[in-house]
Parts: sequence; C-alpha cells; structure tokens
Amino acid sequence: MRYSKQRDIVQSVVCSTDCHPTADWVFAEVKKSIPNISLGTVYRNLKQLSDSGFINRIQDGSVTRYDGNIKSHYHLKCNKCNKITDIILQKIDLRKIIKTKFDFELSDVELTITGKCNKHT
Amino acid sequence: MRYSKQRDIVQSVVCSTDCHPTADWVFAEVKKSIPNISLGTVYRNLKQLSDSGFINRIQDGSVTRYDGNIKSHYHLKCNKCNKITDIILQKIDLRKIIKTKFDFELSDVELTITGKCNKHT
DNA sequence: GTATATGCAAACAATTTGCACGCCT
DNA sequence: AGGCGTGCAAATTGTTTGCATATAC
Repeated sequence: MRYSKQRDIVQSVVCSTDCHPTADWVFAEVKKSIPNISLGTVYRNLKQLSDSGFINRIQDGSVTRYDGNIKSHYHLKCNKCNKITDIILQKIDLRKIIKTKFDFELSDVELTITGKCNKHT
Repeated sequence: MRYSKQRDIVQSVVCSTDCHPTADWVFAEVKKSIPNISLGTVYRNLKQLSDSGFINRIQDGSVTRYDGNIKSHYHLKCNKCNKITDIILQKIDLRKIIKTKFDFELSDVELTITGKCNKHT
C-alpha cells in the first residue's frame, strides 16, 4: 500500500475522534485539509484501512460507521441521542464456549446493546 | 392494524423458515401465492410486522434480514457459507451488569458472532 | 516507467415514498 | 362511507465503480 496524503488524513481523522463517524462525516472533516478530495476516495480509503486492520468498521442499522479503536470492545447505542459509546465487558471466553458448544470457529464478535443512556428518563 | 391477505402471507412466509430471509426472498416466496404483489408492499409489511413485534429484524452487513423467531437469541454467521444460525447462550444477566456498570437501560441486544462453521477447514 | 491512487460522474443496491385506486370493517 | 392497504414507478440513500489523469517510488 503506497503512501497517499488522502489516506493519511482519512486515517488520522478517524483515529482522533470517538464519535464512530460515517463516511460522510469523515469526508466533511478531511475536506478541511484537502478541499477537493472526493467522496469516492474517502470510501476507498476507509475500505482499505479497515481491510488492513488499521481501523474498524461497525454496522449501525443500515449505515456503516468507522472506529479508530481497534482493541476488542463492544458498543452501547442510545436510541434517544443516538450516541454510541465503547464499553469493555469482562472478557467472557466466547471463543471456547462457541467452539465446544457449536463447533464453530469464531473470528469476530459484534455486540451492540441498544437502550437509553442516563441522560434520559 | 387492519387485516390484509398480503400481510398475512408475508408473516407466515417469514415464520415458516429459519433462513433469516431478506425482503427480496420473501417477495419471491409470497409471489407464489399472490403473483401481482409488489415489492413495496412486502417492505411495508415487514416494517409493520417488525415494529409490532411479530417478527424480528436483524442486520446482516448492509442488508436487513427478518426472523420469525422472536425469542431472545443470538446469531452465528459463517463467512464461508453465509448461513446464519440461531443460538441460545446461557443468559448472562446483561441487563443488570449494564445498568450497574454503565447506568444504561438496556432494551435490545444484538450479538452476531462471525466465523467458520464446521463444514469448512 | 509503471503501478497505484485520485477526482469525477455515472451506476448500483436496498429501501422508501407519492399517488390514484381498491378493499376491509 | 371512511380510511387503511395496495400496485406501480419514481425518488432517496449509502456505497461502489469505470475512466482518464496525477503521483509515489
């Protein structure tokens, strides 16, 4: 993967926020440094970066969001303010349970807990 | 919600398979009984049925799938054969943990475990 | 020099919606 | 009769892709 200014900035934008941005948000942000960057380029770079494991992709309903935090963690999604928060649960050894009980080789776990955060009643 | 033949059949199609169908698959299936049903109607009915809790909606990457099984359960998704299998894990009392640790009122949990089922090496 | 990356616009796929008409209740 | 449900097609939304040009190495 060859260096490009565009990819460099896409990556640093994703990695310097914890807002789990969409491609569109990243696009708007990168535009501040590279005004003539195109949305297609942002998508291409987000794909490459997540395929290579530099960032994570998470599915939020029908839209894809990106996450600079690549440590294993889960998400709380408040359906009032739509904020997504990272959480770390005590690591349950899912891998072993899933292997023994279902004979299934786990490679990825996506856990999203939806509900109401403490800002709402 | 008023009776309609279309909704009735959409519901029974979703509830009589465990293949976690997409809207398109349901459409093709319902067509066998109602040849001139439209895709829009299928979408509208899937939405109503899931909003009312008669069926579940699950997100599979960027496509939405539907599930006639409305009991609490999780999914194993094989990324070789793309099959989605229902599993029931020992109910960990997530609700309590999430409330105490994060002050967050859980209303829904979506857990998808991706990996390789025992048909592949 | 050559292959990869880019900008642009068109193509795509999944889903939603406006409208006139039809059918439950 | 009144209103919800339908078929149809067009519109939207999020994302991908083809192509000619630009850039890294």
